[in-house]
Amino acid sequence: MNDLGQTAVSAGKAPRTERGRKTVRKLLEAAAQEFGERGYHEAAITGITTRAGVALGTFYTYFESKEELFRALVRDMSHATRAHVAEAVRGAPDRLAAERTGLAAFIAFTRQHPELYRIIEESQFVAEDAYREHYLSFVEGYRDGLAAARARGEIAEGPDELRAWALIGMSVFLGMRYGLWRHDMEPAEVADRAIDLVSEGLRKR
Amino acid sequence: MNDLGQTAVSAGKAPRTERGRKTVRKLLEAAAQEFGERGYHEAAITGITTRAGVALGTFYTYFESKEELFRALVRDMSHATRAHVAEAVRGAPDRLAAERTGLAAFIAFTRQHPELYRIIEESQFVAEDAYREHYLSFVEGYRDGLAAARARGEIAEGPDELRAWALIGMSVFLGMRYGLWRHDMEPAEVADRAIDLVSEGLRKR
DNA sequence: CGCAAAGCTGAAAGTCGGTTCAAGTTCGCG
DNA sequence: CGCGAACTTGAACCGACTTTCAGCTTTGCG
Repeated sequence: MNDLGQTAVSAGKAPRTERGRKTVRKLLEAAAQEFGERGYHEAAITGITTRAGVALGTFYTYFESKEELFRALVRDMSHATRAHVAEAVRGAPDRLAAERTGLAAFIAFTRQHPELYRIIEESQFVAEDAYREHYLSFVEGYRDGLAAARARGEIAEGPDELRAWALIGMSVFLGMRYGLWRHDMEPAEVADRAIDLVSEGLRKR
Repeated sequence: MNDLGQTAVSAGKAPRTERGRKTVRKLLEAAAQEFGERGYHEAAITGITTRAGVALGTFYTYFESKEELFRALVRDMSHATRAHVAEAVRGAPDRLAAERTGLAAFIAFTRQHPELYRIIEESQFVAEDAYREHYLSFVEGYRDGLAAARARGEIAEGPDELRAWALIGMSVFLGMRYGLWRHDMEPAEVADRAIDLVSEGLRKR
């Protein structure tokens, strides 16, 4: 959450001074809060500028519009989420271990950053292309990971991309239920049980 | 989609004549279209009344507000979705067969009624309680079905509710990808492959 | 029929919040 | 310093959309 801002500012509106960069950072953080708490439509530019401690007009020095800012935020948060999971997975001994730590990290992340989860999901109805972009990127990486593991003989044969969608859907809903709605089970335990389902299967043996 | 309207009309505003009931039905169908195509915030009451072929004021004869109507629609559609899947699953020989036909039915349903999918998902950001209600009901039924199958020895031991969330999440995302976004695989085939993952597991044997 | 209740109409009120802009302030370089 | 560029300010504009309401039409029952 410290790297907001690379992709964020509209072309031709980037700040030139340190003061400007600081203001942009304040605006982005305020916007993440405002959008996360109130949702896109309830969120008001004045709410953002008030939180940031700047005047209304300052917003338009750096952003074209409310929607453009929102899109920038979605991009940043998509990146942050994927980076966080990738970091957690790094160094896992095998694919099933990676699934487990990745899922635990994802659930813990939504717990710590609920506003992030909300902004990404709401983008489905505000900036659908950004939403698709997010999941297409996620699936791409996931699919490649599965394909590699399959090639190494770590997991059973099967359709990589469809599996990726299935596993991501599972993760998102477990994140919502156990990360956002109720904290009645630890992320690691949720991940253990879910990955047990996915690795061993429902069929009785 | 023919049973819109039971829960839909606000207390004290129910129509008393046949003419009134017909108008309510027209409004509900128009609203499902308008909300489905444009989303809650873009949707306009005038859009709904125009589609329904009635005057603006007529809307307020039967509904308190835009949001009340939306909630009613979510309730109806939640019910319709669950009823459709339950119907498809009825008579399945065992749990894994039920999983398969249920998932195929769900994906086919989102394909045929994309507006329904959208309205339910958008309710997360417009009427969160209705959204939770929807998935809590879904999980409840699912969990009980899994518990019964487990008791009958049809599937392996495991946590019913968490499994229900995982499987529903999977279904929703597969519905989005293969029912809404691209129709490059038949619902039955998607279901076959996904249920194969879930029943056999990722682990190599 | 006749007449009360139910239903319908659409102009207008009221509100709200995104966006603009002209004027003022601060910054940083020569 | 001094001056132009960068930055900040907030009142005002603006369009859009929900909701209201007083008057008119239709319905259905005795």
